[in-house]
Amino acid sequence: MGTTQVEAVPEPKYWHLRTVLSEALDSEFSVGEILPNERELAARFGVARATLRQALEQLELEGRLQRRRGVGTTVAPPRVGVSVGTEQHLWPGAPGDAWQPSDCTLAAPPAAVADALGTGRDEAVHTVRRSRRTHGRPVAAELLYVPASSVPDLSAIEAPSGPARARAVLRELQRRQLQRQESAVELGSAHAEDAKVLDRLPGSPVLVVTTRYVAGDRTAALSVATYRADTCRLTFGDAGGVQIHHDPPSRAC
Amino acid sequence: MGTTQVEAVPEPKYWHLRTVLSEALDSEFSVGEILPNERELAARFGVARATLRQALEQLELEGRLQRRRGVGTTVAPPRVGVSVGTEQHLWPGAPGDAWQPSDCTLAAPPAAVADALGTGRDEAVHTVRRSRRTHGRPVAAELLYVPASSVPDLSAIEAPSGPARARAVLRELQRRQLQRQESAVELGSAHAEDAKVLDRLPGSPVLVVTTRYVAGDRTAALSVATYRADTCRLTFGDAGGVQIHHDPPSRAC
DNA sequence: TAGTGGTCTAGACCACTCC
DNA sequence: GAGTGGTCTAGACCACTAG
Repeated sequence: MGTTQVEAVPEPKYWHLRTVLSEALDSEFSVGEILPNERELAARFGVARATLRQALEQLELEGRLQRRRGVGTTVAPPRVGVSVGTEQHLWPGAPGDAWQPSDCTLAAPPAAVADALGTGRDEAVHTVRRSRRTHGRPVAAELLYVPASSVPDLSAIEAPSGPARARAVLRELQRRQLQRQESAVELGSAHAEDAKVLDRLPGSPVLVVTTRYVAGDRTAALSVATYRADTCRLTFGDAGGVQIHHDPPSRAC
Repeated sequence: MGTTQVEAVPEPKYWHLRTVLSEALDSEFSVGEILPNERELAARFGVARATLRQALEQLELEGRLQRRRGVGTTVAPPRVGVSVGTEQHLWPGAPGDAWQPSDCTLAAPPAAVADALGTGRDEAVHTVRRSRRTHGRPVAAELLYVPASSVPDLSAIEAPSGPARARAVLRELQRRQLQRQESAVELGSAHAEDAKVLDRLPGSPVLVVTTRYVAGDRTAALSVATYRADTCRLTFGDAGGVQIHHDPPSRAC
């Protein structure tokens, strides 16, 4: 027939919409600007609100938009690079690290953590809570598990819990020789507690960084840190500068 | 009044459902097993299919489930750890690296890449496509940008494009001294091409790893690799062993 | 109190896989 | 062709923010 190739695999509407909106964001909006509300946008593009929302979700996932209930949808600033692994390995809590200890308890950790630490499943470990902010915004929440054997000289008299205790545990950690550290990054979703600290809704995507600190050939500490996936770019080996990743040219539709 | 605390902040249904399903996966299903279909599950839990799907989406994001159109929903195996950054820095294509070159072209890169490379926006660079598989499954697709100046001795006569050309570019790269490399990890969504290679739908979540290879104080190559976020755990400093991250105990509801 | 995004419903049809 | 997950609709109501 005379018709030219007709879009063999039709793009879903929400995907097309994502592309259109993405281009509009590049050319017609500036950071911080408020978009029209969802009902308005849906009407303007002639789609159901649910479909529009699917497109917005994608863009939020990619860090292009920020949505806040009761407020509106705004254009997000570029992701901030947060340094996660540096060349020289340091204990958590070393001078100059970016974390703020907020609490410390002594309790049996989740089974998976106990296994990774090589402690018994009912053995109590110090659990330090810390959080991290950048440009005044919360970017990460951490649980740091430190077996009692890693901080043998920790005074039992000092504050039994709370921030002071957390600092004491971190202080004691510095006295040991750090052999090496290993990290892993994976995608997760924020649980209620993390979500609260990160100022997001539960279920929002986070990058989970698990770090094993090795000393004396044993796992001396284990950190599980969750970073907001929408606003963060995790840098290893200090790559603060690299700033790629806006879509390469996509086919028209 | 006499009523006990009534769930001050009611959990969304889909979130509750996620928790229930997650626990069921732990206790009643084994890897690879097929779940009942969505209509069935929705009916069983007394919710609309869309709500159930929201819960499944979460679990898929967390790497617990795998859904395939026309087939069904299966219990996913644990994420595979893929080594991304090692202690000793090596050029891409060094002996033993996990990537399979598939193509190479010479063209002007996206503007953002040109800027990061410090080349002119219209200057052509070698663009090597590579892919990476683990246990027979595709896990990542990469675009590697190599400015002509980084491979000065590259013979113009050899295959002008295709896998042979890609290997030639990588081979030439090895001759230079690698100073250091810097990586960044962020969340993205798969474009059509990547989605195809990764055997996923467009828009599915990916971990984008941007690596800058520095030689002679200049960016000698730039790699943009997209990993399937559902099946991969990226390891730095070789942390193959760490395997945490199943939800900590969550509050009942 | 008005306006926003977040949740949820009950349907419909489509694209894909496998028999 | 039967059965699966993927897309889409047109509504409703809720939770939150801010004037």
